[in-house]
Amino acid sequence: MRLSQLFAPTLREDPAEAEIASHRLLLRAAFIRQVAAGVYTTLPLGLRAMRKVERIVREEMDVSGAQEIRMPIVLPAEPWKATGRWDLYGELMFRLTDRHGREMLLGPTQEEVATPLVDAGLPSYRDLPVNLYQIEWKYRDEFRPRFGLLRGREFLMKDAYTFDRDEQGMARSYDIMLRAYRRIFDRLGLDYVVVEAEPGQIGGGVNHEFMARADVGEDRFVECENGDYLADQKAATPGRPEPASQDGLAELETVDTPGAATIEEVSGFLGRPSEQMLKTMLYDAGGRTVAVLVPGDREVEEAKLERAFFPTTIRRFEDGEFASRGFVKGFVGPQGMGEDVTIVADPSVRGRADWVTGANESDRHVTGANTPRDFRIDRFEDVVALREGDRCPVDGATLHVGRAIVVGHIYQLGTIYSAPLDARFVDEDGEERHYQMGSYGIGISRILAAAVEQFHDDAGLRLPRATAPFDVVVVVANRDDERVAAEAERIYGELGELGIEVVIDDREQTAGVKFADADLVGYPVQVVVGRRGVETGSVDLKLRASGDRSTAPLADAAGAAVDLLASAP
RNA sequence: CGGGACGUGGCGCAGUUUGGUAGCGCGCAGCGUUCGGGACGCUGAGGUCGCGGGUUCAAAUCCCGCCGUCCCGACCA
Repeated sequence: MRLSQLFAPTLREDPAEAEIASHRLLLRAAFIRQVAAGVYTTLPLGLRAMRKVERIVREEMDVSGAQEIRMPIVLPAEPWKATGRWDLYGELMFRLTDRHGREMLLGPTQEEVATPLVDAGLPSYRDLPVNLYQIEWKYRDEFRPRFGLLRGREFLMKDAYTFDRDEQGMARSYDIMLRAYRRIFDRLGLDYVVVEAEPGQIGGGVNHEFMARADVGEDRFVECENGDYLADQKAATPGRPEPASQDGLAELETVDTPGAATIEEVSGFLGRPSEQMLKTMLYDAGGRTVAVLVPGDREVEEAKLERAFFPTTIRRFEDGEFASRGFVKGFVGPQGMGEDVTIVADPSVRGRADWVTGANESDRHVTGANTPRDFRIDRFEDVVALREGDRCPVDGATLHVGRAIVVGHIYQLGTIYSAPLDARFVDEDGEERHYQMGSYGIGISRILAAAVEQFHDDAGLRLPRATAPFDVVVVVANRDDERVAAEAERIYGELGELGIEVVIDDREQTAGVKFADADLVGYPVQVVVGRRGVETGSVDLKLRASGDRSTAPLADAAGAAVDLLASAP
């Protein structure tokens, strides 16, 4: 490819709309251009990089027994209504109406397409398992698209769906995909972690997220300093304290705390640390009141609470609901709560006695509150939000919270789609059963952004070979010198014949512009052919990843470039 | 959706407070000089100042409405 021909309008200055590195550099290096919020055109360089990611994903899927198909983007509403996701997705779903007034949508993922497909095609257990995948654009009308390719409303995803006759089969298929994913992210050269995660809107049970470490990541994960525990922050369980001694418990006493409605205010007023307070949070679970108890210095992780009450939806009390349901906001305590309230406590509540908590009347709190003497607990559930410095549940060491970009998410779905869609096969015993399904996503376009977040510097992109759009650039440093141009063309031709993905910068630009662009786009290897070198019989080489420069004989420039490329990450 | 900021040639910005002939840098075109880290000179093209309405002798500037984009919060690959 000749840069004089390539549509690659690089930008000298940072675009005003881009803040983070991947967004900024993908725009500047002419990989993408914005069309609307969260919607981008992919330019030749960007498309080549994305194809590189696709290729790795495709290869690993294929060797894992997955078969590539292609499903439509414009979809009928009916299956989505059957699974409940027509409503569940809400405004996140792009909806449209066809000329006949039929409701349709742009696919945000395709369980509702793949499941009927297999149902109609594979009636017997003898045909299972089956694993189908596609690489196709997905549409989600995000509340707030941002960060360029990291959260677009249109994004390229590899999605796979497995169908098994039983749970063991599902787990086997899942494991095969899990290992394929590890190989994919290894080959991409990403610094990533695999964590157990919350299932989110897809639903289901066992699931893992693949997270690329990045400071700009919107997701957080927890890892033990000793490396023996990893989890999504929303799913992570901190180590638990020993149960508190039940000897010498204090008496329950009511104290005046005028105007002190928050943990902080009460703590200050009474001179007691916030961890001695028992925080009582009120929620509505399908009409029933749920009181959630956590130590005063902890926050409730509502994702955990939702999981504990799934499929009932959980909602925090609105201000007006306290009074109408007989509670005093700011002074709620679990003492004397009736059977109409479900009292859930985090296990950490076991670790302490003599709590300070609300007295259920305005401007008063109680001290010395203990269970079961003064209040009951109906259920213990892990509901606290994990935070930096918590104890590891495995070895008690310190946990750290890291930020990351979710680039892959896999789920064991069971029958949560096959049942409502009534997708069945005939099992060995002649009975019809619902498929045990799995679903497996990888954000292809997001991977490109995540890779840029991990591989860039002040000068531009520094993608590894696995994802760089080309391997080598041959820079013609003196454009008006015929010998230089001829030698550069020769080297360019030789590299091409060696199967190297090579570009020649034959543009009518000064050397400085070409060097800057070469660094910006981030070709792993730069070969610079200039007048001085041609006269002395040498070329200059630069390894983009390290910045290391070297020289090689002019006659063997191509071979030297190949050798250098082999050392490139 | 709530909170904040912005919208002026292709890109980055000034001008708006205090209304009065639309400017700078980069890029682009032509000519010349340059030619290994974003060259220089001369000449030139290019703008309904986001859109609509209003106030005014006069609006990029003041007022109202709308649209778009970005940043901070609840969802996800």
